[in-house]
Amino acid sequence: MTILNKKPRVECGNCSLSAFCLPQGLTKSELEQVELAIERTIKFSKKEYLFRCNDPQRAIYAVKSGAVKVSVSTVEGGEQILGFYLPGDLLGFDAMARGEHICDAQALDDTLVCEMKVDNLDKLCAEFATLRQQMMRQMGQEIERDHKLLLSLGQMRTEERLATFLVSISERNKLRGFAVCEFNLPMPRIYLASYLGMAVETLSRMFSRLQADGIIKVKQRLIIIEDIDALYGLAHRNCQKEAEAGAETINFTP
Amino acid sequence: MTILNKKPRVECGNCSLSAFCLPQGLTKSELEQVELAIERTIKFSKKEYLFRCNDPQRAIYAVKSGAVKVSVSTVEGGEQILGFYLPGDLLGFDAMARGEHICDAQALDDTLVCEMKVDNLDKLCAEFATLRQQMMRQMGQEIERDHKLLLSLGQMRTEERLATFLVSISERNKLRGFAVCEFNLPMPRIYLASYLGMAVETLSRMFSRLQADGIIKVKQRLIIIEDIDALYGLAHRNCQKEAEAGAETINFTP
DNA sequence: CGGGTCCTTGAGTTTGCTCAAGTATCGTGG
DNA sequence: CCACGATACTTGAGCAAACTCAAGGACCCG
Repeated sequence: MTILNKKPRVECGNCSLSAFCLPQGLTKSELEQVELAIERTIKFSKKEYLFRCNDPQRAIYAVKSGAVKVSVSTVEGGEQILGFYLPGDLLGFDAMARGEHICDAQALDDTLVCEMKVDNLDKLCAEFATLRQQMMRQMGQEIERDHKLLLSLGQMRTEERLATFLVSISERNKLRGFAVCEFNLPMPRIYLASYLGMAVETLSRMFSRLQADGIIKVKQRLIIIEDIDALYGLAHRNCQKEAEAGAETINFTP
Repeated sequence: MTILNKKPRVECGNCSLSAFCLPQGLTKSELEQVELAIERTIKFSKKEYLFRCNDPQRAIYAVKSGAVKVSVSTVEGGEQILGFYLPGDLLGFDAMARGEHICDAQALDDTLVCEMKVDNLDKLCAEFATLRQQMMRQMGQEIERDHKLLLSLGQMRTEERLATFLVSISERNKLRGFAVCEFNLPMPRIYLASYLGMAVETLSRMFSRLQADGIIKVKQRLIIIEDIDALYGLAHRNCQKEAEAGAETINFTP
C-alpha cells in the first residue's frame, strides 16, 4: 500500500468517474466539502487487502483504477465472493453497521483508490441531507446487489447464472459508454466461479458451451458477445421482475 | 390489513421486545420521540403483503407477533426467499436506497406490527445521531444476513445448509431466552426450501436424515435437537470465520 | 527457455432434482 | 363430531446437472 498524495488536492470535479461515484447528486459546495474529506489517494498492489474481516472501519474507498474482489470465508478456507468492484464503485459500507468490516476486500490488480475517512464523512453527514441520502443509497445498492446474487445462486442453473452475469457486465458497460459486446473480464476464472457458486471446471464448460452455440466468443478473459439476444434469452428467463436494470456493480475492463 | 390503534399510544417502554427492536440503545427522551413517530399498530392477515416490490416506501415495520417472509421473484414466478422476520425484527430498510421496495414482504401468519412512518423517522434522524446510527446498524444487519445466506448457498451442501439454519435458530432463541433445543418453525417446508436454495423434497430428506442419525427429532414443524454438538459439527464445518455469533434474523415460535 | 499460473477437457461419480405416489394434518361445513 | 377436501409433508425411483479427479495445453513473467 502506497500513499500517493497526502492531504488536500483530490479533485472530484476533474475525475471522469464522478458521475458514478460519491459526488453523484451533490451540489457544488457540498462537493467541495467532500473533496476536503478525501485525505489521499492510495495504491494497493495486486493481492493486497484493502481491509479484512473484523478490521475496524477506517474509510470508504472509491476505486479509480484496477479491481477489487470482496468476499466472506468459512473456517475451512472456503471463500464466497460477494462482488467485484471496478472504477467508479465505492466500497467499505459493509462496516457501517458495527464499525468493523464483515468481509475481506482484496485487490485483483494494482489498484488506485480515493480514501475517505469515515470520521470526516460522518461529520458531513450530519450537515448535508444529500450526502446522508447518498450514503443510504450506497448501502441500498449493496443490498440490492446481494439480492440479485441470491436469486442467481438460489434459483438459476449454472448456464443461466453465467448468462445473467455477462448481461449485467454488458449493461454496465453501456451505462458507462464502453463497448457492449466486447470486454475483458477483470477476474480469473476461479474467482468468477466462486462468485457464481460453481466449480471452476463447470464455469469453463459453460463458457465453452456458449461459444459452441455461437452466442459468445471466448479467448481467455476476452469475451465477445456474438448473439446478444440469445444471451438475453438465456439470462432474462430468470431475471429480476422489475424491468429497468439498475446500475450493477461488477464489470469490465476498458 | 387492520389498523388497531390510531395516533399516539404505542408504548415501547412496556414492550417486551424493545431490547431487540428500534429502541435498542436510545436514551429515554429519544425513545419518547420515536414513540410519537409510531403512528399505529397494524394487523396483517395471513398471506397479506406488507409491501411489494416497487411499492413506494411508506414505513419501517417492527414485528410484534407472527412472522413475515421477504423474497424476490423472477419473471417466471420463481421465488427466492431472503429472510424470515420474527417478533422484535425490523423490516422495510430495503427501500431506504431508492425510496421503493426491492422485495416482497408477506405475512406467514396473522401478524401484528408497529408502523413507523419514514417521514417522521427521517426528521428524527437529522436530530439524533444515535437513531441515525441505529438505522445504519439495521441496514448493516440486512447486509450481514445476506452475506451469510450467500455463503450458505454458494459454498455449502444441502445438509450443511439445513444444519447451519437450525443452529442459527437455536442461537437466536438462546439470545431471547427461549428454548435452545426445542422450537416450532414458523414457516412451511416450501418456503424454507426456497430460502435454503433446494427442492422441497431434498429438504424433507435432509430432515429425515438428521432424524435417522439421531441428531434431531422432527414432527412437522416441531424440531427437537437431540445432539446439539453433532449439529454444530455439521454446521460449524462451514460457519463464518468470526467466532461470536451475531444476532440472526430468522427464528422460532415460542 | 523454464516454471508457474491459469484455463480447458475428459471420465466417472455423486448430489440433488423431477416426477409420482402416498400419508398426515388442519380447517370447514354438514 | 365426523367427513371431506385442501394443504403440507414424506418417500421412492430414475435421471440429469454439476462435482471431483486427473491430465494436458496456453499464456505470462523472469
